[in-house]
Amino acid sequence: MAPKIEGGMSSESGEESSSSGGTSSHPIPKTTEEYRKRRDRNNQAVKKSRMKTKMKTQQMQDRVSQLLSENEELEENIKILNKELGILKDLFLAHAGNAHGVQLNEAELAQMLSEDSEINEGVNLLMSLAKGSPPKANY
Amino acid sequence: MAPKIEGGMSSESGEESSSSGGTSSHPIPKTTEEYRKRRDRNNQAVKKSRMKTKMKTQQMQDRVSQLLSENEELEENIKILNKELGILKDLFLAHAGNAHGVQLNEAELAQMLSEDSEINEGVNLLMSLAKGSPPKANY
DNA sequence: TTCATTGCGCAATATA
DNA sequence: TATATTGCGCAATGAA
Repeated sequence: MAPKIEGGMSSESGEESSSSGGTSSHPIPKTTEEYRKRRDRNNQAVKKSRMKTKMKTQQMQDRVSQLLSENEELEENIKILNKELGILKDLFLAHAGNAHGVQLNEAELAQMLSEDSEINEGVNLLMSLAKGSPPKANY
Repeated sequence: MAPKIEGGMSSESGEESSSSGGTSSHPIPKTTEEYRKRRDRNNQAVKKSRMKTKMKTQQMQDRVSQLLSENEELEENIKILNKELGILKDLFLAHAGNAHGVQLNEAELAQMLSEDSEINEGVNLLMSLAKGSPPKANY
């Protein structure tokens, strides 16, 4: 974009740039077929460009909808996973927690995971479970 | 939008609708201050409307970014939860699976969940775990 | 009628 | 130089 000098000036009779001979040089006549050709081609380009913009906007709209669905689904899955974890916890406590000694030391767990660090959160959770602590943060 | 009769016709000298008295009735003069007032107000409205559109587009763009982040985070959490489940499974199998009899009948599990049906997926998973079946679908 | 939207063309200018 | 974008005004039309 640019500051420009005067918007479309649309109708009005006045000046036309020059008229034909192109006295100055730039303004380009305005009655020439060359002028019309240029204009027509530009109008075409404008139309095309705007079409493109519209398409993009539409697609973006669709993308938003799509992402919203995906999000919902993911949250749904998380809910289920959390429930599963809760159940396992109960089973865990009811089974080993009371009956016999729960031989779960951190070393034992530490071995089970020789991978990345994020999983440590899982370990912590497990430790709490084994000790009968409260649920703890569940994503 | 509408079919219209002739685009902006912009410059050109020709007709102006009428001229002043408004011989016909509709076309409205074009040199009147009334005309200009109307035009100016419309131009203002147009500018405003386009601004609005632009804002919306921008916000939509932001929304997409936001949703993408959220999605990533959710997938991340799911990954963690799945790992936790995996660990619990191992603990489960190593602890009760071999040592003594695994007294986990479906009735027992069924009681632990008197809630919605989605959780049944969790139950199924648990049953497979208790029986030492393969991991099964993990969201 | 007033304001809001929208298709369209013009011209300036950004890109290529 | 040719096409692509963009700001802007006009007029038709939609909405209030």
